[in-house]
Amino acid sequence: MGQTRQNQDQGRLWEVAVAAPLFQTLTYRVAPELAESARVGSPVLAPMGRRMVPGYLLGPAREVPPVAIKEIRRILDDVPHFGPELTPLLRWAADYYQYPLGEALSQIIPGGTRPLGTLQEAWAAAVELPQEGESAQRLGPKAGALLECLREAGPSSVKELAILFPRCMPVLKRLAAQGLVLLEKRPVWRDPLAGEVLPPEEPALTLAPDQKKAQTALIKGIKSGKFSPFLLHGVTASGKTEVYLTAAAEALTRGRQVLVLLPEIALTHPVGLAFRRRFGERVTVLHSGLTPAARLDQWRRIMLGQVDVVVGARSAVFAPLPRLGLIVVDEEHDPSYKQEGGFLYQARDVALYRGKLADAAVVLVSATPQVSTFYRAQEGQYRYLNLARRVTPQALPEVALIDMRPRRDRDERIISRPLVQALGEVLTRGEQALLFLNRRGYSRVLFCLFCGHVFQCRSCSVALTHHADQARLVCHYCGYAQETPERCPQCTSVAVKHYGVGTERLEAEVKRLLPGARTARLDRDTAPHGGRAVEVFNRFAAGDMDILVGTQMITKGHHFPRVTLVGAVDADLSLFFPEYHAGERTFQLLAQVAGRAGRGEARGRVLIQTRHPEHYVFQAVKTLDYAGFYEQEMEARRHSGYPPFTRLALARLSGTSEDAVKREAKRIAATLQDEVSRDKDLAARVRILGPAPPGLARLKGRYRWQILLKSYGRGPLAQTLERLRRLWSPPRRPRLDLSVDIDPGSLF
DNA sequence: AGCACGCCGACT
DNA sequence: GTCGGCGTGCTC
Repeated sequence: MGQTRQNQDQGRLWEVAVAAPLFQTLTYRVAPELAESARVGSPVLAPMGRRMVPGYLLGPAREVPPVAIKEIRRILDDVPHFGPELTPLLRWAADYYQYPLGEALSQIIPGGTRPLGTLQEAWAAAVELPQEGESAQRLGPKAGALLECLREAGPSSVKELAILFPRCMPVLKRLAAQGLVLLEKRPVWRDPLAGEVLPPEEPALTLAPDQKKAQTALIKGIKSGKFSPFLLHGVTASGKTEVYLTAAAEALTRGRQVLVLLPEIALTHPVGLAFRRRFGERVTVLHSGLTPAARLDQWRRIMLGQVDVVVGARSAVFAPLPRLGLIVVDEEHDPSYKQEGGFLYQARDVALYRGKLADAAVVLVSATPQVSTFYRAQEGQYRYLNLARRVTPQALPEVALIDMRPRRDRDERIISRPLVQALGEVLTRGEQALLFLNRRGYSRVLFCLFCGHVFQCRSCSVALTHHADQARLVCHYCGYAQETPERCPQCTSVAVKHYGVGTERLEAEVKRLLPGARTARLDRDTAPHGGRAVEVFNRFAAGDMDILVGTQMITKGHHFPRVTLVGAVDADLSLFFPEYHAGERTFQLLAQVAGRAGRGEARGRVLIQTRHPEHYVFQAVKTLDYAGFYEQEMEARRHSGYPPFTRLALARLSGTSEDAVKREAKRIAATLQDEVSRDKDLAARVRILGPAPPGLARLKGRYRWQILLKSYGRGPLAQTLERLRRLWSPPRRPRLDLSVDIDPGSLF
């Protein structure tokens, strides 16, 4: 009897990842009546303890646990949310980043476990009777024109028709009643690329020799049908996009699919359009800036096999494409590939592992590769492809450093004389300039000259930034804002002073010094969402303004042929940020922004203001010398024992009680140290640093302490973390949270 | 995370 | 005697 029961269960026992902080999967029986619709990736509602939790079916149960197995009685969507080809990747990612799989899934998949899409319906109209002439004269002018338009354009959505014919619905209804027009509700895919004018685009006829060489190598990699990782290292404007577009064409003709990752939502749009123009409707974009409805629709289209190319941001690395042949990670050095908060994955690294599982080619693309990436390419882990020449008419821009150290014969203005002069020349020549400053707001710190009081955020340990246009003090970490007070709250003096410059003040300064200049500013304040940034970029490209002031948003990948001058206003800002990779970050930012200059007919000029012109980072930027920068940076990394020579993990404790956080952090660090020193192998390879409060010792009202784990090799690190997980039993009162960040992007 | 269980102090 | 504090442990 028991035997029979087990046999009956065989096909119905499933391994399930539930949305709970469990580092294991659970086994359930799927109710017999649901057997038909139960598939890998189906979202389900599972009984767990005394409640119901959402989860995903992963596959047939691997083992039968020695407990009473409960039954799943509800499958939440008839379309699975991922296929069996994705589960190994999902399991690997949850394991590698030490995050419960079910929770990771609910963060990765749009809408969590909710059905992917009750498809929206919308009215569409089509001409019912194609014959002309008869009947037509009895219609009003509007109805006639409408009919004519429909005849030409074919079936159209009423929403689109309303652009040309406002309030056309009553007319359409009348025409429908006369039998001239077919009016019906149709399901619509909410398409993020809809409504764009798309002149078809042909591949570039001739590629430069470098491009050709890279293209050949990529195509060979795709043809091999094996995992082939590449680093495509190309100076700015060397035509990297064209190279991966042609590689994509190769993958598609072989029946394989393509995933293109970009660091920024604003960049997915132009690249998505480029792919749509070349490859048509089977291209979509996927990122968190889409409306939830559009995201769900596109995810569903991918699941239904209607999409072969996905262009997306970080989270798109998990897009459920079943036959991947090519993954492109453009601007691979960009820190935004690391997810912040929750499931802390690094999309570039997930992409590499995904390529390995899918036997796909993976192309990491950058003008300024991450030091670790370049190192791996040197070691032979990735095939190295170099595009050394620009495809635009001009050579690389000329870079000059402006020494801003105070001296009697130098001014101490925000914008130095040479930069003002250069800006003036650009204006008279009718060209354009970019001014880069990596801090938004008006000033950096507001403080009282009298008593020294600094205006700080009440819940984060950072100074508030003054935003003059809103007359408010804003915390850039938690968003807290207050009115800018006229008097010091501590001593009531009116001697409140600004220190440091932000983009807002920089723009005001440009306007003051160059009254005729048409300026715009681009940062998270003026463009809180990707869409606004695209708008500003379009206006700038169209020549609506002369000088664009902005944060790192203006450094990324855009093509402005009329920009001949780039100014970096306070380049020291990021160089002396307390992070081991501050030098790398500074080199990347400056090299990237410098690359915006001189992409047209005239050669570009880059002026960098610094108080440390002799620093190796600036010296390397001056000649745009990646190799030189790399050598020196590697020397520093080797010396201090940071990646790529070691692997890092960060254990972060947070809570509302500073004392409790500190105490627990000390306890954990000590126990961990004890564990490690007991194991000879571990002791030789793993260092436990801290605990210490990070640079941001308080964030959103929570105190933070952290322990840094440095390890020679991945294995020992994983072992140490495994021990941490076992020995960590969270004290519940007061409540503390522990998060483990593998390969952290920031130690701050 | 939730939601049980279980073991000690002031109330009808 | 019991209602309810919160420490501990498990969830197929």
